Amino acid sequence: MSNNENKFNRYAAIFKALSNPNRLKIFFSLATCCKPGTIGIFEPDNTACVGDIGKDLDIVPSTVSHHIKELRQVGLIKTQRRGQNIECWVDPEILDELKYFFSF
Amino acid sequence: MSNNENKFNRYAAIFKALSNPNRLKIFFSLATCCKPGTIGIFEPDNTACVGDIGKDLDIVPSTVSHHIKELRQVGLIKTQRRGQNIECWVDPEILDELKYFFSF
DNA sequence: TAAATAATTCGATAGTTGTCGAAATATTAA
DNA sequence: TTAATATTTCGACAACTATCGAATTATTTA
Repeated sequence: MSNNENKFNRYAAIFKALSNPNRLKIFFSLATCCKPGTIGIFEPDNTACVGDIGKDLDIVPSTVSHHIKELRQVGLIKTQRRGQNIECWVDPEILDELKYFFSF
Repeated sequence: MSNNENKFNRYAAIFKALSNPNRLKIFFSLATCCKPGTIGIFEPDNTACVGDIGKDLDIVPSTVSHHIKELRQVGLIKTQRRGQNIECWVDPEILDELKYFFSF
């Protein structure tokens, strides 16, 4: 597979991750609740947990978890466990890449 | 439906249109073969016809037509008939919108 | 250790998508 | 008008997706 082929497949996968309204909302929430690159703040204790995200969107935790996984697999967000919660944040580098992608 | 709901659905639809590698290639070809907003040049006679796009991608004309339609329906490209061919070009306004979308 | 809380994995299912080939439509050329 | 070329529409089908609920795993608290 050529480099270009790789590039198109990679970006197509990124856009697929953003092609579901609920997933796009999750991404947007994480990106706007705080400066990209820092951990999402949904709660006073400084964590964005799966349960809270689901409450906003009216979908069950297992579905939220699925969406988080898809966003993570294409590199749009990063996650790390902190106790019982999974902290999520947006990778600032990929935001730059995406802006650049649309700069013809 | 709230304004925000509309916004997420609209952008999700745009990203869905870009989530297929072949469709992304079509969009990219049109956006880079010439200045966005002007008609795509694939041939000396100044037209980007469905058949030529398909030849590059190894998919049949009916499939190319389907992809063009999806790109048009979400506003990523514009089309107009010129004789037997359908001319395609990228809407420059939506490129700005997309760049802005990723500017947090 | 046992109970509680948070998240993930698994299995199922209805709905959607990408692709093709055949048929139909639109336009131009003979 | 007939033939040729370009595109679209239609019908079909295999593959994929979003979502749920149940079961499982990880972590903290009592």
